[in-house]
Amino acid sequence: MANNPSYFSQTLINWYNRNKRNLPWRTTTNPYFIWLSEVILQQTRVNQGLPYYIKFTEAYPTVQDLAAAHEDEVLRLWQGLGYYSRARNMHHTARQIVQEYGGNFPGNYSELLKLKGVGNYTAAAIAAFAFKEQVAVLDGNVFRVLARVFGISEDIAAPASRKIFQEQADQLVPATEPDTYNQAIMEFGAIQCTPIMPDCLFCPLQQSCFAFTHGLVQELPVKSKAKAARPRYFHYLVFEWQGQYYMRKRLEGDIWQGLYDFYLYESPDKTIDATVLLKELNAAGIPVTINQLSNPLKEYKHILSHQKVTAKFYLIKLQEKLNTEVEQETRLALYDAEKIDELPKAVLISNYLKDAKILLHL
DNA sequence: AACTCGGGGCA
DNA sequence: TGCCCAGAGTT
Repeated sequence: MANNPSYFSQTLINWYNRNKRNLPWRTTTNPYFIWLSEVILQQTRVNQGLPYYIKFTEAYPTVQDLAAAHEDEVLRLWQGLGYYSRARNMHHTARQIVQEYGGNFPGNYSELLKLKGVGNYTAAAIAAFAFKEQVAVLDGNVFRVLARVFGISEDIAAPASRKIFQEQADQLVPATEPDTYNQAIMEFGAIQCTPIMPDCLFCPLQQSCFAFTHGLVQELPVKSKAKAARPRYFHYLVFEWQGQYYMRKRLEGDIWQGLYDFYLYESPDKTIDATVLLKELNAAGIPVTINQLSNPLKEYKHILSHQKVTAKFYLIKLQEKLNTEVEQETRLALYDAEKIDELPKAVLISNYLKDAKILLHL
């Protein structure tokens, strides 16, 4: 039964061979492609990540191609996928692979783990899929399957629980085909043992599943709730001068690092204190009058898992170009529509640019 | 151990 | 609406 590791792994492998989706990264053992797919799929559903995988493998067929690219271009291709540190770390690691590893990925779990952006899960995935190392991947799917089948009631959101699940997972990986088994348990979690409405009726592990036989399918896995998203209120000043727009690259320490947006005034609540803003603009050397700050009709709500952004965009036509000192001090630079299209931008910014007809496509 | 980092799809 | 997703890095 499920307590027998070989029964468990073989049942999942059999299920996998009958039910697996046909996905491009499953037909290669090239560690570069596998690494690419795993970074893209971190905290991302297969259907959302698939078009990005195709884009990246076409734009950068080798790790050398990725290493040679500019960061802005990599972020632009990544645009819309979220968690942009994944793209920055991926780019960094590509350059490291080329410069320090002679273009070859390290061939085992512990060496892979040293790479930036490659954590526990991704190191195990590459080691198993590319090098057939007998290591267990532990992702959201695996947590859920193990919690149900073996009746593990530890909070899967608590870091301390990881050890319990990792030990269980390690016992189950077969020596013969760790790659197929690891694919199988994740696919099983994604398709059969889903978070809600799992297909227990036609489950090959039904009779050996603790959760099913104890009527605890709805209760497992146990996961503590995330804290509420922090509300934020953004006022974007879109300075236009002769058909060009002032934008700048976002710095570290906040969301959307490395992506481009406009002059941003953030207020503690929905309302904006125009006098404070005007004073700030004046101090920065940006000539704006109260009349140009009319309240925009549209309010954009942009939901992130940890923040709830409410944004307004104030389109302000400048009478003259900002002087060079002000541009440098504010880090603002002028871009025309064609250039703006090429800049990496958060979805919120792209949505505005499209509505304002500054960009005609996304 | 807790916090931060996106965006989309689903019931 | 709330939950989840082939997690990782920082504090």
